[in-house]
Amino acid sequence: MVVTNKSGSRGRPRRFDPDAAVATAQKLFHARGYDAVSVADVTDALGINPPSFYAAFGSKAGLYQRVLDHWTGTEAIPLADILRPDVAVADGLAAMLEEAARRYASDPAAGGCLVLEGTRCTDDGAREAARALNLGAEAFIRDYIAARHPGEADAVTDFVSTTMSGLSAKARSGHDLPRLLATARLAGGVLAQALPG
Amino acid sequence: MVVTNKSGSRGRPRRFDPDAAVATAQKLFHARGYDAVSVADVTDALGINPPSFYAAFGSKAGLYQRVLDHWTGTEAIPLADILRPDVAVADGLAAMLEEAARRYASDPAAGGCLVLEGTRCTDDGAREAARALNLGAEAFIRDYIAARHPGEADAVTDFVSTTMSGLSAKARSGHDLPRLLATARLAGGVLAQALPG
DNA sequence: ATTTATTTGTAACGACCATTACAAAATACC
DNA sequence: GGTATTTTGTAATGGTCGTTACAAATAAAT
Repeated sequence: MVVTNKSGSRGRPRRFDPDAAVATAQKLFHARGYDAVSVADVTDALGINPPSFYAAFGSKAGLYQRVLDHWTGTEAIPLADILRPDVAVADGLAAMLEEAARRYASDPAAGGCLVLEGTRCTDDGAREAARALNLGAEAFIRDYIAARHPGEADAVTDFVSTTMSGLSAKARSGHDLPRLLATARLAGGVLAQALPG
Repeated sequence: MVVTNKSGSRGRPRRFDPDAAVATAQKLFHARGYDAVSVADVTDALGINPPSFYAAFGSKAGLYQRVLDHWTGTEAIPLADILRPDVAVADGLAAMLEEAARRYASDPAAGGCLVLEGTRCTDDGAREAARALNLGAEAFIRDYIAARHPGEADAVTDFVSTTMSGLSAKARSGHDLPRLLATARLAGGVLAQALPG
């Protein structure tokens, strides 16, 4: 039994695993960006034909939405684990920046953050989906800062999110782990200065 | 005499001014990015037809090259004026970051840096042209730092260029002047610390 | 006035895009 | 076995992309 039907469904069985397809698509989107990946690229990589693709995912943006969902559960930076109440806010944010540097440089074939790069694509639906995810992460960061430094929360959130956007851009343009890490640590120095205590 | 011929040339006179066309194209590219601007968009904006466009500029990438050339002479950040030998390196770099924030937010319709955003397009030729321009600017910054802080030149150049990439991305995603300026000033704060003296 | 050179407008080119019509194939249910 | 249901492969859809062939139009040079 190599291929299994979706339980309780009649008809011809599908010859590919949608979850594996999402993982494959995630690699493509991460490596080349949403705009530069065509539906033909995806169907070729999966060894399927367009009708199978559209039956499973509805549209290219629909697949991207599922990629984003899968990504939050697997490769997203675990903010809740890093921004802990038992470490100084500046230390937590610095750790987050360093973790971002590590992840953005981890796959030389990819480069940068899937979500941050997705916020720059030309498709309205895909862009807003990535944007929403990013806004949620920024809100989490802002709340974390505001709990102990309410007066600095907005400005410091802007600073760290700007730095992460820059790190993602530089990762995509070829900066390797040591360079990204050094940049993240310099940025981290701002935080100890802006958030005393 | 409304339209003048290029001096010394025979034939039908062209009905548009190439320099004005470059300025119009610059606005389009800056506002929407290279990929999102089609040749049809440009010819429509100029009121000309494709053959006139290709006779004047050769290709879409050729027009972009001329836009970049025009940009360096007009709207590019005047690094040589800001990174002066008579101010502390940290102060010069901080002023550069603030100037970047101002320029990236100056045109709400546009957003971000024409060159930095150009380094992210999907056309190979256009991307490499923007990249080359950006690499030149980074080399200038690196030389400026290295003259007085050779040991920190590479890392600090990476930091400021990463910050500028982040500022450009955030400008494009809606951050206004006060937010960008506050971020630039936070980033500038680390320079005095990293470059003592 | 004829020739030569250049730009014009019209109308296409082939390539690629995301997406789908349609009928044959393959399974589960009765 | 017959039927309902779902996915398959083939082949297209209309649209947009950057780019160009071609001939009429318009100017300068002879």
